[in-house]
Amino acid sequence: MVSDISRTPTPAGRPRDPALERAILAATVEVVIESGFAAARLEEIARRAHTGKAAIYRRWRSKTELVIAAAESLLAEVVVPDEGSLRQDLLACARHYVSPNTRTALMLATVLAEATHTDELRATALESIGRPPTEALRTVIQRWALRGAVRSSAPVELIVSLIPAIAFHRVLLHHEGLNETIVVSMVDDVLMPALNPGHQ
Amino acid sequence: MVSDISRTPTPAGRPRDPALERAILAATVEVVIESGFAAARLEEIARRAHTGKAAIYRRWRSKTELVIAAAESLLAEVVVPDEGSLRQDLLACARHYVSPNTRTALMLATVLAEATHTDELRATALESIGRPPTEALRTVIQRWALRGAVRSSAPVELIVSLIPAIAFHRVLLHHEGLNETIVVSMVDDVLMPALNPGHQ
Amino acid sequence: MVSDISRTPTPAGRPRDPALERAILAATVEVVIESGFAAARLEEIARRAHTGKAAIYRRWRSKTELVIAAAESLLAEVVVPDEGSLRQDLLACARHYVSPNTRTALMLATVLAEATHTDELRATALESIGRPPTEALRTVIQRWALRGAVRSSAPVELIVSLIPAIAFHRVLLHHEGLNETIVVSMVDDVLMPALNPGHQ
Amino acid sequence: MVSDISRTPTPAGRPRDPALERAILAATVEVVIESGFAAARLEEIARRAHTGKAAIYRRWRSKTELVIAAAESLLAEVVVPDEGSLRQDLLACARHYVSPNTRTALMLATVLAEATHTDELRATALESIGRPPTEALRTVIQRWALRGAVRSSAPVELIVSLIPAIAFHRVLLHHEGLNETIVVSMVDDVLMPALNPGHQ
DNA sequence: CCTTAATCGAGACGGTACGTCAGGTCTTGTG
DNA sequence: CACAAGACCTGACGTACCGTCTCGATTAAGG
Repeated sequence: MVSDISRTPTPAGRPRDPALERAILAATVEVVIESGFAAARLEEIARRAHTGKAAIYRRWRSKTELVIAAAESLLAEVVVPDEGSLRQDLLACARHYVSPNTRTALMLATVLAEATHTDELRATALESIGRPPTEALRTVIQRWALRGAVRSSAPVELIVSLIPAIAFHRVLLHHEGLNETIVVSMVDDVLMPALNPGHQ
Repeated sequence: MVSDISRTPTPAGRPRDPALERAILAATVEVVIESGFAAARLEEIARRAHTGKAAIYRRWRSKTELVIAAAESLLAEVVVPDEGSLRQDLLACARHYVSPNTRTALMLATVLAEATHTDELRATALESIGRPPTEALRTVIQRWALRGAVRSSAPVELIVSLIPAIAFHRVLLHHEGLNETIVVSMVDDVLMPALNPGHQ
Repeated sequence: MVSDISRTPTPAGRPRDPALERAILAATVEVVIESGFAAARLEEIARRAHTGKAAIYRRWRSKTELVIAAAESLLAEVVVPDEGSLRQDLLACARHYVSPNTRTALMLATVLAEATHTDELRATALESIGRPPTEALRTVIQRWALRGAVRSSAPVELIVSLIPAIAFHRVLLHHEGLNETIVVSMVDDVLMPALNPGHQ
Repeated sequence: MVSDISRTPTPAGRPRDPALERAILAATVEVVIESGFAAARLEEIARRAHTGKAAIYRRWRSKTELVIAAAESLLAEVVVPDEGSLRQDLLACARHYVSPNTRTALMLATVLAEATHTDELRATALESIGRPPTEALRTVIQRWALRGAVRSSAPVELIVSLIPAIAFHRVLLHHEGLNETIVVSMVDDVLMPALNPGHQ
């Protein structure tokens, strides 16, 4: 008798098209960035993904969940940098918010705003969108604290939230993501002094 | 003959009920905070204000404009503090964002998020909601810079945006406004070191 | 104090447009005759009535009820004839089924077929569409029975149903309503012999 | 060499399951009678036949054609009776419409109603469902006309359509097929007097 | 025995209509 | 004129179903 290693014995019926999933998410990002959450039309998303509404609702339960999933799909893999100095590591983390084309930040801000009033979705959005890059910052700071580069009384949690806060703030109010100038200024003029005032 | 200098000579017909205006704005704040922008229903707002949709549209041209007006109605008068020290003035400005009950911040965040995709409204919202408290901070810092309490190379614009950024960030992600602890920590651990690293 | 005779004290709000009701019913008749029940589209009906679906659903709870109402609107007032002879009265009754333009009969047949499987609607349709003209025939025959022109053993109920049966049969199978030739033949060759075989 | 006269030389691949065809038709009859044409769901039919939609569409091109095929499958073989008297033959023909359980008549009426608005299908349905039993009646009457039992001026076509007309009428309006009492009354009180008024 | 080709059940697919609902406008009667 | 009520049109929502397509598995027939 052969060893049966199949855990999931192939579900019956035609399998879902994985390319379709990607096409829908890509179309969602496009349309939401163009129009915002409320004005984004599912028919338009479906049209651009060359599919129908049914295929969308087979995968996500509502427009809101679809948009959150689309935002998640934009998130780059977060890596904890280790570049030799606290400053270099902070710069690396902050550059995560320098969106390739502002699109990502705008999308994320839209999602966060929409999710604000649906607790369940807000938790999801927070977990998948908000947490990871914050976690990298926190890890970096704690690592350098052990190495003595951070004063012990520094309010790490508050400092960790400064970068994402500035990023979302700029996107919501000015439709601009962070740029290299701001990143450097944030690190050199705000984060470093806050973490270790002595070494300005 | 009495002197009648009024340029707009009392329009004919029944005058508008001024109490109704306030009732509508109050109902709008309630409903938007409960449900968010998209899920807020004009019928529900009208119902709670004991009026009809027509009375609303006689005053504002769209749901979006109504909501922005409701947000503006929440804003406290911004005063530029002058309390004797840079630190005291910064604390006073930051306390503007300690919402009486978080409601204000949540309302403002909702409006900003909604306005994100309507350029005209975004400008209005930015001007009436975002600018004034920022202006107070900017004024305070510039005043103390003249008095030598701020290093000349400090990135004032960036620092000025830190407080509102943190405030909106907390509201969007955690549904919490600033509190006294955070305000103090922001001023003492972030703003003061950034403005004048030598005197922590 | 004035006498208050108003039973229904004018409902609040804008009253429904009675012309719209007629326009919707007329459009429904048109579309159903062209396309049949299943292929009739509410959007198309709304378009031809220069209105929207909401105005339709405000008046009727479903497509089926709308179509039945449209069929009822086609029914001519049924009058019981009294023309001096049994034969003349039968002819007059039968001519009720000579549809002005076949449209009526086709519409009625469509409705009956659709209503067949919804008991509640079938009862309604039967009552409003099927009963009245049958009742006229029954009245006529009973009146002439009292005058001795009908043999006592004639199966009145069966004979009464022959005319509508033939009418619906022709419409369903041949898309034709009754015509004068058939009406005369039915009366002279079928009904009269069945009612009173002696007098050919 | 064996003589192979089969024009269709056994198609390659797995042959169709003949039992499945019957199961699908039976399920179709069930569901259509329960729900009517419009509300009959192909998924439900497939489920009751323990198969899938594909197996249905491999055999019939549309729901309408399937339902017509199901109706045809209900039709009893029509035989032209020859029982020794006009009356006996008419009774035999009429009894074709005494459905075993009303189901057949209801099914046929549903099909005819549905086919009403699809000319091609109406022709098919008319040919396969409506024609045969009518043909038997026509044959019987013509045979007895030659034997002198039918007056020459009798409107044979009209009389021939009376039985099916009554049958469909009763089914559409009352959900009842013909019964023995009605059959006898139709023959004795309507058909016989119409065909030969002298001999009631 | 193994390839071939069509079947089978299951279910995803694109499309389209359903019936609902909300935004913003218009129309009543009343004050 | 303002006001409350509610009908109006428009258009998106999320659901359901038709008819097609695709999957893995099954089932003869032919080499």
